[in-house]
Amino acid sequence: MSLSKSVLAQGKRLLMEAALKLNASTRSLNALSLRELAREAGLNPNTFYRHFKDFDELGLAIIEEMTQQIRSPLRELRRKAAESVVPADSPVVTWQENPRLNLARAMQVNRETVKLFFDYVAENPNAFILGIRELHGASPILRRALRQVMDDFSQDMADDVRELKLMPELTQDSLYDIAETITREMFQLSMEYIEQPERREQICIKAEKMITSLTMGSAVLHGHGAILMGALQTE
Amino acid sequence: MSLSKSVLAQGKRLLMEAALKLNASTRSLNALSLRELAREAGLNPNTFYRHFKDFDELGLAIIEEMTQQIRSPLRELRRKAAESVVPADSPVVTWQENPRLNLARAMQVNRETVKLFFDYVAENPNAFILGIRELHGASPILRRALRQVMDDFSQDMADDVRELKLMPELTQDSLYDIAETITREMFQLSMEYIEQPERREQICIKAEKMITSLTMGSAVLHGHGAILMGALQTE
DNA sequence: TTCTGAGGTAGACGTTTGTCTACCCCAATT
DNA sequence: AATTGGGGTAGACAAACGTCTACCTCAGAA
Repeated sequence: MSLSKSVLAQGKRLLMEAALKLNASTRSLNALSLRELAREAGLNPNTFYRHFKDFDELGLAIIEEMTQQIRSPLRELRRKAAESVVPADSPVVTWQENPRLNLARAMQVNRETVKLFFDYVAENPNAFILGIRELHGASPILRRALRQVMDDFSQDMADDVRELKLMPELTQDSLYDIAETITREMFQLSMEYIEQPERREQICIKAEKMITSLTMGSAVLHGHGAILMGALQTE
Repeated sequence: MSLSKSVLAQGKRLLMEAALKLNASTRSLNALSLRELAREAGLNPNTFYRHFKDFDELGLAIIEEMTQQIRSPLRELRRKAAESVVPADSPVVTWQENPRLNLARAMQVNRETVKLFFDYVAENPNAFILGIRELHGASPILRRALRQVMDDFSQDMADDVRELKLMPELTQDSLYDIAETITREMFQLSMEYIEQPERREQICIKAEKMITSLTMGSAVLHGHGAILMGALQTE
């Protein structure tokens, strides 16, 4: 919810927080009036100009902060989840050798990452509301910025999956495509997660299933069906 | 692009078209001013009140019209695509009996439906921009309405898949979950389709792959992996 | 010590806004 | 032939708006 207590000028942070709050509760960013924002922040309207040229600049500042806060924690989590099943110092076991172990590991990372992501969403709802809202909003600048953020997330995910060997080998492009779809879906679902607290567990499960189906389907399409079947039928 | 030339009062239609246009090109619905809208429509500001209580009502009217226009054509298309591979009067062949034929038919329907959907998007960009924008917008009323629209689409899709036997048997819930994900993704992708004309073919292909992976993965998870493997390895 | 510039405020301006009341037109009922 | 009411306009109003210039404060560089 609150932005990092960094070296930002106080007024600047107040404005960013006010924007997050108003965006979540009433109007989208580009529908905010400068005076309304200043009122919410408890500042003089003119103070806005001291820090931002226009609302796009404000939006960019918020997006940048939020991105820095969530990006690396997510990566770390994937690593931790992967290690919790197979410690990093244990010998590498390929998918061919032990599909069942690898599948279990992948699904564990899947489950834990989804959980953490949604936890983060629940803790920072306003940030996600803003992100998702402006991803499809009226400002081309913010749209572009948010698409870049999602592309980065996707790239991170693809890199981690490759590095941690969470899937049988795919082409780089296919892997990235899947990561892109998952990222899009997770952001989309985060809106439902925020809005429907009573369905949260269900949404979590749906997300996991979606990811599992998508990745398994892609594996089958790329000729790794036999490995998967092996992993599944022994259960 | 243009709304149906129905029995709507002229002014009402002008206002709806103006809203579509402004929403797509400059500001989101809730950021529109009444006077700005009237100006664009070439009408007196007060005319708005003759037809709508507020902007939500306007939005609902647009959404309703658009939904009626696209919903049944999409269903018809699925049927046509299914028939083009296996005519309706030919004997039913189960997935068990001929997985390869059924898979080919499913992928054909997939390909053609995706294509038609994106064609429709390209012809009515403003409607989709409004829909996607307001699905995540500031108005809870419009958000709810659009989620309902998407749920209906998903239900249609699930019904058609079942009726046309486009997938091996799944539970009703699983089928619906997949349809939901696909619907969400297709709407999401339609924005990219509109904004990046040079990547349209690529987006089409990605969408097809996404759908294929998702459905296949789900089939595998539900114990139909063997059937799929059979269909794939003979190719 | 003086100076400077970043951060914040005050007041005023011309515009634009939402909404009100009143009036108009004309096709369809009665 | 008279009446009604849906669709549209005109003008006016206070309120809210973006933005300008001017002024204040105070920490840190000179």
